[in-house]
Amino acid sequence: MMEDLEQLKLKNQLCFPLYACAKEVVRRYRPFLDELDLTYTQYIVMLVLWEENEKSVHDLGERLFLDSGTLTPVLKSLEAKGYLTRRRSKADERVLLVALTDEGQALKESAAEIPKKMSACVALEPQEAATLYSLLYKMLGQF
Amino acid sequence: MMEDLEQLKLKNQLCFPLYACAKEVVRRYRPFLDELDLTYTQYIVMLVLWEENEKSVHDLGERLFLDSGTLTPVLKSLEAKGYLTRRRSKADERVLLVALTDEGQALKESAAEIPKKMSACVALEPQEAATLYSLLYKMLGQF
DNA sequence: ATTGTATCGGTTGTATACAATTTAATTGTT
DNA sequence: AACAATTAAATTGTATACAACCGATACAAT
Repeated sequence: MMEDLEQLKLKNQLCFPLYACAKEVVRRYRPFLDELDLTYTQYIVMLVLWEENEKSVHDLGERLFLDSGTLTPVLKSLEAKGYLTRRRSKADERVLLVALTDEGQALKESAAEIPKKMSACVALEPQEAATLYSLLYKMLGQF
Repeated sequence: MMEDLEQLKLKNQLCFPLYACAKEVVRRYRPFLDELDLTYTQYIVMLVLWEENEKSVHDLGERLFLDSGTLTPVLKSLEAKGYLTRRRSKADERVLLVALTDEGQALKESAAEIPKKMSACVALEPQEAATLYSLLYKMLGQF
């Protein structure tokens, strides 16, 4: 049908601006994160650990929508930088527990300015940002 | 300051749901795109070509927010599948023109159902989807 | 005409993402 | 206890993304 083909136009797709916008915003983080020697994926792992200090790979994955195939190399890299430790749980040897080092904890202070700098890069009004936020979480909620 | 550290919490970040939502939605496309033997990146290239039929790599990149480092292998892969041809422009030998084959054109019919199937996977009301769409493009507009 | 500059696409290197599989450890059932 | 089913993380393979760089072509200004 004609309407179906009309929906195939890029400008009629909701997914595309979502995909493009996410990529562009992550790209805007790079200069700020470079100063901390972190990638965006490493940064969001640190965000979780700054809140909770110790988490299993599985719990990190649930929180961040990432699986072990992505997390394992990221965590090894953060371990190599000295920001966290990886050790097996005593209670369940299958579980790998990730915990911040003092250096990883200390990095939080250096990261504190990043959200402010980033929001300065986003042209949305606070009300618009709030609406966007809530719509995105509504979508995420069903996954 | 305390407020700065508060902003570091994952739940206070706008970028994270954007990043996670984009990934999850693209992942939802996979079963539908598998039937066409396309990845999401290949799919959005085809979306542009179904609209315009012939484009340079540079123009494709501007439209899709992708550079030649990403597009070159994607376009070679689509050429290998027989969906498009790659040839240098006569007028300017630097420019590579990408054009659909008949098979690539024909694929459009098979793709026609995808947007409908995908919107069934998204729990937003039409009005919410429209708001999300316009906020995302507002952000993209400044990049 | 020549030379410096800009543009285009390709290549290289690094870092994700994710499906599928594998291995080790745990749990559930009989 | 024995064994099947489940779970957690790691590994493998494929496909992006993007920065940085490269080589060829085109353009600009003298």
